[in-house]
Amino acid sequence: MASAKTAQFSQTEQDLAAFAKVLSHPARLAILKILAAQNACICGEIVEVLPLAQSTVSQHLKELKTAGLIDGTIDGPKSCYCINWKAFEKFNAEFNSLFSSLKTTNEKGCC
Amino acid sequence: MASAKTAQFSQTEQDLAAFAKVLSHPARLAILKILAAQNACICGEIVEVLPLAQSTVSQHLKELKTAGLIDGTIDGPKSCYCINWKAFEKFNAEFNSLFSSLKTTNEKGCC
DNA sequence: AATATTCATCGTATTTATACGATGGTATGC
DNA sequence: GCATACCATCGTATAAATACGATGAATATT
Repeated sequence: MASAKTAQFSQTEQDLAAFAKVLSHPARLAILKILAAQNACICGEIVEVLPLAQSTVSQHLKELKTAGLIDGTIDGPKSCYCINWKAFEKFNAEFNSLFSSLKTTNEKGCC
Repeated sequence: MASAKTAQFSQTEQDLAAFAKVLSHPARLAILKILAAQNACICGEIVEVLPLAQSTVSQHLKELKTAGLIDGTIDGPKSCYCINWKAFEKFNAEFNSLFSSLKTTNEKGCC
């Protein structure tokens, strides 16, 4: 049955969990770093750097794109990817909100 | 073969990905909220609130504990869990570091 | 001592994630 | 037109995550 119970949690929790899942693989973190550092963000360049097959990298790119974290534009036979900074800022803010809300709700501690 | 290639990435990327994975399930986010809000953090109380079986909740608690995000102390027949705020702050800082480093490495953008 | 309560662990079923090769589609170059 | 380069998608195999019931260990209660 796996994670069929996911739907029974709040929308905020689901959204944050989904975003965390995108960041939960080192390859996707590496891709984000590459995209942030370079201005030319061709898929082929990422494939050369990462220890993964082209199809696997393409799959990770798709997940990042589905999550809205990156944009992809077709540039002739090549594909150019770049970080969607607007979405990125939104997620960054949501994470900070999570952390700060956890901290503020805690008063005395227990253990 | 799944994620056997994980070991070929940097330690930092692996650590951050592992932490993100802990946060990538709504049940674990909900547990963290409960632990932050309450001072009494008995496993049974969490089970009552969440739409999950006791064994499943215990499993999520174990993962949070393995990640170092929470501490658990045996209190008679009951178990008391609470957030490890020191580890929590560390992870919070690492996330902020990730976000800010991505932002600073980006200069012109491309797309 | 016997029973009940609380929870961790084990075993297992199911879903999801990861990874690759193969294929096909699109545009470029000859 | 034909070959080449680039990349997305498909199909598939394997690993990991999720969830639950059952069991057992430890303490508390009667």
